[in-house]
Amino acid sequence: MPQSKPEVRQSRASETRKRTRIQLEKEELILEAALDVFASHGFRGATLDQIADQAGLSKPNLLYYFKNKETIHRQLLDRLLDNWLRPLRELNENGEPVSEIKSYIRRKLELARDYPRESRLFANEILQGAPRIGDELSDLKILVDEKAKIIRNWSDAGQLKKCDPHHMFFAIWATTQHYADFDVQVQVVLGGMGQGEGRFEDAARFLDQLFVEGLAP
Amino acid sequence: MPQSKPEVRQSRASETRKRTRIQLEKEELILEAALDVFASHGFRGATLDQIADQAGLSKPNLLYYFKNKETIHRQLLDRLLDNWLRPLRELNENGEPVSEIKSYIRRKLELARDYPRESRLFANEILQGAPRIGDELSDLKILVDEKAKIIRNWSDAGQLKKCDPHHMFFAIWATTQHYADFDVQVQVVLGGMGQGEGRFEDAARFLDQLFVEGLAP
DNA sequence: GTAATCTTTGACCGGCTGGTAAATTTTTTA
DNA sequence: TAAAAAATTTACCAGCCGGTCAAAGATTAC
Repeated sequence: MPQSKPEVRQSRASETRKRTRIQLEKEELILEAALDVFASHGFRGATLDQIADQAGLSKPNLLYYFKNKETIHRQLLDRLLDNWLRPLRELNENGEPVSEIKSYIRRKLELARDYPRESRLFANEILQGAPRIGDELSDLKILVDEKAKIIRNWSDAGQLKKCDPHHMFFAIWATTQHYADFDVQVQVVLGGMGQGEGRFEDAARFLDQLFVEGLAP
Repeated sequence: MPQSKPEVRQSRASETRKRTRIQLEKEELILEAALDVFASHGFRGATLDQIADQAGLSKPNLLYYFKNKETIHRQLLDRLLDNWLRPLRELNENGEPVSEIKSYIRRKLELARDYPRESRLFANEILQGAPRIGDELSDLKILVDEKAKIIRNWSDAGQLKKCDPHHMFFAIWATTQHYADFDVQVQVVLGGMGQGEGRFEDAARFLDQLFVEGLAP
């Protein structure tokens, strides 16, 4: 019974075989361009022509490296999640509670400052109901539950005020990512005041105060 | 020199003349449907066919009431901004500082609970660079600056901790709107815990504590 | 150097998109 | 009740969308 596979081989570059130099370069180029476009228009609002344009490639050439729009988007999200959750993974059970939380906030704020497009890509996806990332969110839940337990232990030991750990995480995510996701609004409201990256230092100061006074026992 | 205006009259319903019963009804129906669609796909991701479908109308019929896609979107945003900023307008200079801020937070959280689609519509617009609302944001700045002055006076009078008022507002916006904009994520992370509307009460408790301890002198 | 492989291109496709024109049906007005 | 106005529908359009195909051009391996 010989299987006659049609051996359809679209977009070879995405096969699991070893990649050539050009493949690695172009894939990076495309992902970079796609990040720009997806972050500022959302999945449905972004077009392959835009991405190809931004990357300086023709559309068919782009599709030689990624078999379709969704694959590009998915890969960006996968890559993102890993970096995005690192600060939370690094929250150390054995550290000093308040300074652990302070440095978690600091790191999240640095991500918002240094990787605003990634933040917006994620925000777009969640905002629109996470239709293409829903599954990965359960991993997030596991991680958060684990870290929430640490917070609760600190609370119980009197090293932190009593508070709902999950909502504490929400508050930290919201306040830090706000500076990336709502950047336009922040800039308008601050006007000339927080020009350049100064606003991130002001934000860091404010958030430090808010959470330390709000959470330290 | 008689001007021979072509008298192009598309979408009569949107003229400034008195509206019929049917016009009022259908316009409302369309805006309601459009809110759904725009909130979950953003401007570019939303299609007129989707909106017409959701409203139970044919596309040309929809365009009889609104002359194009942008008009619908614009009207939703205009309507929204008014309601959205009301809590801030109500922040009362002569009230007791901490309770004023507490009730501001409470009201913003209620908006997030009761009008999540409006929150997402706004979030989508800002996230994508506010290309269709940029101008109105300057009104926001004026309002915020005015209210920031009140906060600063309270701080100076020792009725509140010293803090940057603008960043305080950002923190309040971020934390409250987070429950509407990132609802999917919140629900996944809370799992069975904050089912129904219980999560909003938990959130209110947490945010009250955070901001009161963080800001009360 | 040449054959095999990898990369790029141009031409194309069916379906969707925002939007229009005109004819028809329904409602209001007198 | 009949004419005028308002509302709806059908048919349509040009341009864009994600994606395919086959052939040509560039690299690499031997």
